[in-house]
This record gives sequence, C-alpha cells and structure tokens, in this order.
Amino acid sequence: MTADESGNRPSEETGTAPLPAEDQFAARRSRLETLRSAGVEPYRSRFDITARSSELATRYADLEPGAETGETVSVAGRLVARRDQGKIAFLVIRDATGDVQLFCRANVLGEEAFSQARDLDLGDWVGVTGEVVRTRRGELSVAPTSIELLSKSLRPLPEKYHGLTDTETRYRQRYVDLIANPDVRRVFETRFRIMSALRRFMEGRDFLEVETPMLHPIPGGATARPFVTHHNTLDMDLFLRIAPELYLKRLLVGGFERVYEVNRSFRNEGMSPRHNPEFTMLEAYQAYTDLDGMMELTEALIVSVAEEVLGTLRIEYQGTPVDLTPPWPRKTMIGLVSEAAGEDVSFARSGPELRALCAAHGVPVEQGWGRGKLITELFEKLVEHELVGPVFVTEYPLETSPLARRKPGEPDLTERFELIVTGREIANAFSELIDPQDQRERFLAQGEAKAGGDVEAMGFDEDYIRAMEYGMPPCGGLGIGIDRLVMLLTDSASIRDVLLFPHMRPEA
RNA sequence: GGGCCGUUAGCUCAGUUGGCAGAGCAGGGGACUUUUAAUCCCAAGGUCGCAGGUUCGAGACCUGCACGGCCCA
Repeated sequence: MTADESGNRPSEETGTAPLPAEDQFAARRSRLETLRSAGVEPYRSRFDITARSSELATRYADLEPGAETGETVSVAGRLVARRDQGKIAFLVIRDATGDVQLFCRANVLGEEAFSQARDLDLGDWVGVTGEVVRTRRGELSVAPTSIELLSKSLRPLPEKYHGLTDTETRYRQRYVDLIANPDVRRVFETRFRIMSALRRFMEGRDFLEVETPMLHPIPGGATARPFVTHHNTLDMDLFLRIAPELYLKRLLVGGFERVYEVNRSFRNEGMSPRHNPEFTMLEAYQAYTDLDGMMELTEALIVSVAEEVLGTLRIEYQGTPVDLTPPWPRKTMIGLVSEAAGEDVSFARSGPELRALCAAHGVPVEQGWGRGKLITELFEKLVEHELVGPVFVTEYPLETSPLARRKPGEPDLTERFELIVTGREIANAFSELIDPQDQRERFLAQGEAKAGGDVEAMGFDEDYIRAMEYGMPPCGGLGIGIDRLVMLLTDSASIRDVLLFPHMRPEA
C-alpha cells in the first residue's frame, strides 16, 4: 500500500484536514475552537423544547413503521449514540425521560447541516427540530430539519455497551455514572419517590414536618461519636447532629403533638457497605401513644411506601425473598438470643456468666459493660444478621437505651423495639422517657461512661432536662434509616448505591 | 486497625512458565440513503496505580505506599 492510500490524509470530499494523533480531549477542543472561529457559540443559553422523548413515545405509540406524521417537534438532549451510514445518519439523544432517535438525511437537512451533524461528538448536548416519523425498522424518530449544538462535551463517554463499571469512578464521578448507566438514575428516581410517598403518608397522619439544628452544643439523641467543628465568633466547639431526637421532643413539650424531621445526621465512625459518615433518617414523635402505636406507625408507613412506589409487598433483596405483608411478628431480644445460644441469655444470668458466653461465641467485650450491653452484643452477633424479617425485636436493655421508658416490672428493660429486615436495623422506636428525674439519672450514667472513655456516650443536656421538667406528654418516638430503607426497596447491595455522592477518600 | 481481592489505551477487558504491550468499543481517515452494540477497509492510541528491589531481562516475582471493593474488628 502506498502512502497516498493510507488513512491519515486530507479528505478531498470535505476538505477538512485530518486531526493528528492526539487524545480525544484535544480533538474535541480543537473542534470547539473550529466552531468558535466559524462564529458558532458552542455553549448556548437557551433552547425551547416542545416535547420530551417519553412524551413522543406515548403520543406516537401507534405510528406504523415507515409512517411520517407531518408534525414538527423540538427536542433536546445529550448525544449518546451515532450510526453513520453515508448520506444518512442515525443519532440517539437522551433526555431526562429516555432516548429518542434522530433520523438524519443529507437531502432533508442540507449538505452543510448534515456535515455539521457529523462533527458532533458523543456527549454533546443538542437541540433538534424536525418531523416525527417511524423508520422502516420500527424506531420512533425525529427527522431533523435543524440540529443545534447547545453545549460542547470535551471528554469522551464510557463505552456504550458495558457502560461505566469501575466502582471507584462511578462513586467519584457520579455524573458520568448517571450518563452511562440508566439503571443508576432509576435507583435515585425511586429514592425520590420513596421520600415523596413518605412525606405524603406523614402528612396524611397530621404530622408536621419541622427543621431543627444540625449544629449542636451538646452531642445527644444517640450514642455515637460526633464530628466536632468550631464556631469562630462564639469561639466554641459545636457538634454535627448525630440525631435530632432531643430537639424534636422539646417540641412536644411546646405543644406540637405530631412532628417529624427528615434529617441528615453525622456520625464519626467507620465506613462500610451499610454506613456513610452522613446519612438520612426520618424521626417522628407522637403524643399520647406508646411503643404499640409506633409499631403500627412503622408498619403502616413502610407498607404504604412500598405499595405506592413498588406496587407490591413481596420483594427480593439480593436474592432473598422478603414479604412485607403485615402484620409483622414481634419477638423479644432475650427470647431470640436465648434461642440462638441454646441457653438462657437474660438478666437471670450473672455478669461473669454473660462474659463467658460472649467469649464462647467470639464476641469481644470491654471493661465496664453491664449485662444489658453484653446481651445486646450477643444478640447482634448471634441473631441480628440471620433475621430476614420483617420482625419487631422488642424489650431492649435499659443500659443501651438511655432515652427509652422503662418496661413496667422489668427494671433492666425498656419499651423499645428495632425493626429488623434482611439482617439490618431499619427502624428504632420506643415509648419515650418523659420523667425528668429518671432522665437525669440516665444522663449521669452516660456521663460516667464518657468519663470512662466511651467516646459514643451522650453529653449531659441540662436544657433538655429543664424542658422535661415543664412536662412532656406521654409519647412514642420512631427513627427510620432512610438509606437502608431505600437499599431494601431498590435491592441495592451498598449504601453507596443509594447515595448520590458517597463519601470517599481524596483521590490519589 | 487486620485479612483477601483489584488497579494494563478515554471505556470494557485479555496478557500463558519472567522474553518486543493485545482485543472490542470510543476517537481519526475512507465506503455506505432505514440503522439498533449497524457493517466493511485503513491507520493511530500505553508513566502496565506509585516507589524501591530481585533478574541479562519485570505488566508478571518480592517489599512498601496510595486508591477502591468485600469480609472481620
């Protein structure tokens, strides 16, 4: 083969010089500069659309293959595919509702516009006006009479068939993930529908959605290590919210009977497929009710959301069937852990006996843990991960429940439950402690734990005690882990798959 | 914090016993007026995560580090 017949030579037909061997970013930027020098603005300000791709699909569902409509529409989207075929070309653009094909013909567009369309890069945003047609092969298309570049893309898209699979890039550059993997967009659309359904449900039950501080002078409302930040003007440390609980219950003191907050909270702990340093919870408080009321609320809420968003209560999570059909069973923690251990695991056992049990089951223990904490650890090790559920696990030990009401006649237990589904805590609720003297003692116990080195212990919140001293109505409180609920309802293996921008270490 | 796995072209992935760095897609040139991961021809594209070490010779073997994933704590 002679040099003249090799690839990189000037094209006699178009007259454009071949691009030298350079990377795709440079090639795109050079096309951008060519446009600029030809007086074409590659970053436009506006394009008026008359339809979106899904609307076309619905409106022209019955259009026969090969048919033309004579109707003109304007659509816009990102160019995601191209199939050139001489004097015709099939382009595919993607908008928020889906894809639509552009059926470009040189004799309809004109040679110049056709040539310009050929210079578009995958990833470019374009605005198109043309006739709605269906091709002989049955693909609904817009046959453009004009194609305008709206915004130039300088970076090449991931591969069209496999998409973007590199986990790290997917999380770090979610925008690329969303472009390349339509299923990812669907997961987040489902997340937003879940939030919407959840708010409608709460409003239907006369709950007021409120907003409380995220900067806390005292960490409280949960046992967790907080993030510390600093207010310069006040010259004081503040803690990022680990839970909104204490503020929401102050509102019950103030006379609101039903409040909830969809809250972002922050916990300075390890990361895992189930933990992100910041996460979303729903917390709700309702006056004059108790643990049973909270179970009813929890069950009705999740059932309502699942039915509305998924249309079914029989779902599958990572290959495991899960039936959300109510009523959900209720079992005590001590009953479950005793059954799993094959012996009595309760407050009838001594501390040393429980420690021996922990050792036998490979549960690491720490100094200062009481029997309640030991039983809780045994439950989490032996039982929790195995519970497919949904199941309400009730009667949590007092020691690990500093804000929950005592169970009458059971000094070591509280009126608390956790909802376990697929081995994970989805919700946590209790009959709220409303006795300020009892609360003061619980805070003191937390203070002792903190003095003993427990970085997760709550601070002593004197104002919260003061609020309770004005009188808090009897009430039930509920927290639902929204990210985990979304994981369950979208069959997502990792919390990172339901967070748009999961936390990552800085790039290397 | 510990264990295991991964990091090769823009993307998705091969790379044998240590012996010249490979493919598909994308990108470039060309052909093609109904394609659907279009097809066909041609050419191009690499800090093999980073830094050391072993070796005549390292993408591969060894050590450390970085980032990611899973499991454990």
